[in-house]
Amino acid sequence: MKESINKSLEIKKVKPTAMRQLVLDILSKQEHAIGLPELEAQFAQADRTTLYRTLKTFVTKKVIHSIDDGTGTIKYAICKDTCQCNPNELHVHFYCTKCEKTTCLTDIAIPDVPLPQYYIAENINMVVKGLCDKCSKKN
Amino acid sequence: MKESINKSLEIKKVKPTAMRQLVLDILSKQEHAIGLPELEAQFAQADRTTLYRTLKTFVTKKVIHSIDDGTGTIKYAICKDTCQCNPNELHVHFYCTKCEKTTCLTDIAIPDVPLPQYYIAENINMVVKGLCDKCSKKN
DNA sequence: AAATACTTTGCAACTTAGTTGCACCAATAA
DNA sequence: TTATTGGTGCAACTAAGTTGCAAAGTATTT
Ligand SMILES: [Mn+2]
Ligand SMILES: [Mn+2]
Ligand SMILES: [Zn+2]
Ligand SMILES: [Zn+2]
Repeated sequence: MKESINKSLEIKKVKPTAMRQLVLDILSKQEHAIGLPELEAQFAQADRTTLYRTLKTFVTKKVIHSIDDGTGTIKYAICKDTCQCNPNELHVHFYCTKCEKTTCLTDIAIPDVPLPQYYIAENINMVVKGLCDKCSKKN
Repeated sequence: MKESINKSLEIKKVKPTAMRQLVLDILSKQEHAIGLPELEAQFAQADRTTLYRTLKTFVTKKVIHSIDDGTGTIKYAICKDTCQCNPNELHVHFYCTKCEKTTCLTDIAIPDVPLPQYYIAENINMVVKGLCDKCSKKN
């Protein structure tokens, strides 16, 4: 709803323009992560650039996080209000090769990996590919 | 050297054409994973399509593995002769945001993640972004 | 050896996602 | 009100990847 969307934007210090409210509203209703092309498709008429820049702003301000699922199109999904996208609070993502949906496994934290000496981690992307629960049952 | 390259191709059952030998030779000399555009640049004159299809064949036949490092260009690196690219034998990759190189951390296995019920893992991509050993020291 | 089938290669054309420059508009501060 | 700042929309572009198709090369059969 409108209220919680404005609250999210306020928390993350993003000016709540009409466009941004709309985009965030759509994103918040998604069951799966979506990409710019899919987002664009949800509008009867909207400019790709504006949506592109809205997503970019959202990512910078940590309203949403981006997911590189290996399909060639970056996906996006909402962050929790408390999320700061630090390496230690990141979760695993899942890409289903059958239904081609990308899911946030919000409950599964990315495990800590030991890096070789002098390597410094700033961010981690972990995507498991395979069959999602719905698709694995349909066999 | 030529010998080991032909051996690799033989092991993975790929017909050793001149083009494939050349590509594999270049790939085997790389310190970091490279993408199609970079591979193309290493040839004075070569057709992108052929290189593209060579890489595709190599990935299918597990001569090389692909790495989605989040830059928008898929990177490729050689697999061990014994590699079957099963989820349990995959390693972590590292992308340095400073030198922009993608490295195989071959010694660091991707940790096993517990998936929610009915999810089936076929493949995993884990990329850590940050500063590599060389770049972190140069500060 | 010649004919046939199959595979690989090269060219051109195309798709798609992402990105940039620039002008215009809206909100806000001076 | 005017100046400044930030957001939006359009058009044009880049870069990576991908496809169809024909030519060239390789292997197999007759
Ligand atoms: Mn997520
Ligand atoms: Mn690797
Ligand atoms: Zn699925
Ligand atoms: Zn580096």
